[in-house]
Amino acid sequence: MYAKIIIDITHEKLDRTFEYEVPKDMEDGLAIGSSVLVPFGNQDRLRQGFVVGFAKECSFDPEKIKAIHSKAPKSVSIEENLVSLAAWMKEHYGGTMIQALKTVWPVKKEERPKEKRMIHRTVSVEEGRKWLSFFQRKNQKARARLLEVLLKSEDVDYGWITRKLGVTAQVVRALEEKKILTVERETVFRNPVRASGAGRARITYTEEQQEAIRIFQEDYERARFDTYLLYGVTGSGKTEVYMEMIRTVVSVGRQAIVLIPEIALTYQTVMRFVQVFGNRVSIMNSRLSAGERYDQMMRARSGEIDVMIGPRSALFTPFEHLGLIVMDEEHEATYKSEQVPRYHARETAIERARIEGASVVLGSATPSLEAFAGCKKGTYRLLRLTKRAKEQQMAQVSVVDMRDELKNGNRSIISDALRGKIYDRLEKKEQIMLFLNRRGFAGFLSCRSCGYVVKCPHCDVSLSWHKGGRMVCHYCGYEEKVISVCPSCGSPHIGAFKAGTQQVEELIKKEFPQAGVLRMDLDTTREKESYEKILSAFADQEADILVGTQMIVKGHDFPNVTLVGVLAADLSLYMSDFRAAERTFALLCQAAGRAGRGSVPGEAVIQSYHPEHYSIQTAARQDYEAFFEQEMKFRSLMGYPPSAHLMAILMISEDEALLEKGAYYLKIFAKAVGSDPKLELIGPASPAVAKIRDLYRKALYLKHEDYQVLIAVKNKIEQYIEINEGFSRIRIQFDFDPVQAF
DNA sequence: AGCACGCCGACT
DNA sequence: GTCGGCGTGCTC
Repeated sequence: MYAKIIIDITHEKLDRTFEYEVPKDMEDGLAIGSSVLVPFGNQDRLRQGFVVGFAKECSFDPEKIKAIHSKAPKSVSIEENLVSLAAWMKEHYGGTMIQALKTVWPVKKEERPKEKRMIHRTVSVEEGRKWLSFFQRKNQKARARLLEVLLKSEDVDYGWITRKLGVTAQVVRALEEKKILTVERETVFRNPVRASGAGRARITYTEEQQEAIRIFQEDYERARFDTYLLYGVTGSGKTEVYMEMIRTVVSVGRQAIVLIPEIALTYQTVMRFVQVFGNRVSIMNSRLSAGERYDQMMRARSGEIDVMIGPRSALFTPFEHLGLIVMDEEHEATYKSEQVPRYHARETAIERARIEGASVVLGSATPSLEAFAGCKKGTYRLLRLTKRAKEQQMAQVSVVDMRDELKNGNRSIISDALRGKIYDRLEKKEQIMLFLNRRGFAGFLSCRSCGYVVKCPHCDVSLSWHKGGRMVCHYCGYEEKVISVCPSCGSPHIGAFKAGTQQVEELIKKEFPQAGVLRMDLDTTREKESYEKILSAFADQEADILVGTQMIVKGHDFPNVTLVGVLAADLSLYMSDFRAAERTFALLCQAAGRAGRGSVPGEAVIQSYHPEHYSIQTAARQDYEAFFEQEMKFRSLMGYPPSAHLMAILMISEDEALLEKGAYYLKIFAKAVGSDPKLELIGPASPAVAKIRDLYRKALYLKHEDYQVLIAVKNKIEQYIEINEGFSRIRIQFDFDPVQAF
């Protein structure tokens, strides 16, 4: 018996399996995913590796085949299904197999189990009393104190004794030696969720919720495991629908994973699940310790929990009978990994579900183009929630043309209309959120008079302003000189657009001295838990106005907020990224969705220099489908995802000249292997950040409607750079259908 | 990655 | 003469 093993060294040249003989006595103990120690190299140095396959015969010179040394101590083997998923990820997103394996199995080693120690009284009450008076006589206060407690109850928590009773370990040991007590150790799983008992408040579902649940349940009963898009407006009660679906799955002995953007993983969110599923819920996030994380994996594997809630990485929870993956806010950019393999949790969830025979539910108020296009194509099933659950009205949205403000002599960042409404709400003691869209701050050039934005003539994304008076396209590398006069209207008011939350805060404080103002952005939330603190202060109405970046528009209901102001809607619209319009639309809808979550109807004001842009117009009407139609036209015209697929090749090197040469040759090579006339090559271009920590970066883009064609090119390039010595000092990463522009 | 092999310059 | 520089190749 031979095993195919991946050695734990991340290097392209070692990114293949090596064959080892399985010793007879190990045959039963090994499985796909097992972690083993194998002799490797001339020195037979022991290296860790993962078993990814078995074979009766070997395909390598039998003389040279070595035997597996042992199972790796303190290691945990990967579920076989996750090994298959890793192989799929390697193929679809590039990188080495070991990188993919480590992604699906982030547990590094076995962690020391946590022990719960209990002190157990072994003597009778009478005998205990004798000892007690003995200790009191001898003035041994600590011993007496401990024994007194033990006489009241036979078992006492060790931690409580040492912490609360002020009894040291020595005292406990002394009594243990006198055979008055024993210390009992029990290993327990660390549990990050402080669960209170399960119980279900009677929920009445809206007709739409019932319908969505019914469709899911009927399919599930017929063992039809599909991918669904739950497209529900803000406040339409998606979470209740998820829970009902999860209940369906759990009731037949299967488990569910709930993916949420990390920022939304709050105490409140978890509690909603705990109220329904009690202590069979756990969470996963980056703030957990290694031990806590390890224990959650083990609890999932041992069947102790049914529901795992967490960000992207929770997708790899090793459930034995995974039945459902829920992906809330599926449009969020955080679902795309920025590390190799640069996987998208949506596609990967669908693949894992396919392997395990499970269903996937994607949920969003502003679905990604990918998800909605999938519904149109018929690959996903669309479930709609068009009404708010508590019958609140959607916010009234108005758009203010900031070019008119300039004409009327208002050079402030706040329009007259918004100012008036702020005064009104302050008077009524209602709360206000001011949202400054700061994404894509890199700086595009726009005209304050007519709204004209300088764009790349080839890529239809805005050009980024670079120091040194040049404007550059981050996709194709096109450059032109900075202009000082607007080519559209001749106005000299053209310049790089910038504004910060801090300036806005100061301005607001000056204009509305009577108002309490809170600011929330990267600067004010750097501290631990400051995020929660600011939000709860605002929820407790300690301030009238909350100024912040996109982080204030995600989640969290503030019933008293009746006005939301979007100060500069355009900021994200013209970042050099083909997803800019989509992101703007989603942000504006979310911002508008923050207003009027209580009994009073809400209002939103969107300030823009480009109010006629379809993403602003459709967001103001909260008309997703109109937006989708428009945006899809743009995507298919330009060959951007989801209409076609885009493969970015990121090249990184410390040697700029070498990088340039490498990029040039790689483009020629890509052109040659992808002789397909439909394959489009763009670049090489310098990314927005062309140099990070002394490493230069260049990017090449390939477009094709067939993902498989791009994968084939990727595989050829991987082979090419492995053979070609010139690329030994250039790191190459692939990014399929990128979410964040480089 | 990490180590051995191997082929050229400056040293005890 | 030898010691050691790191370019090249291999690892089941």
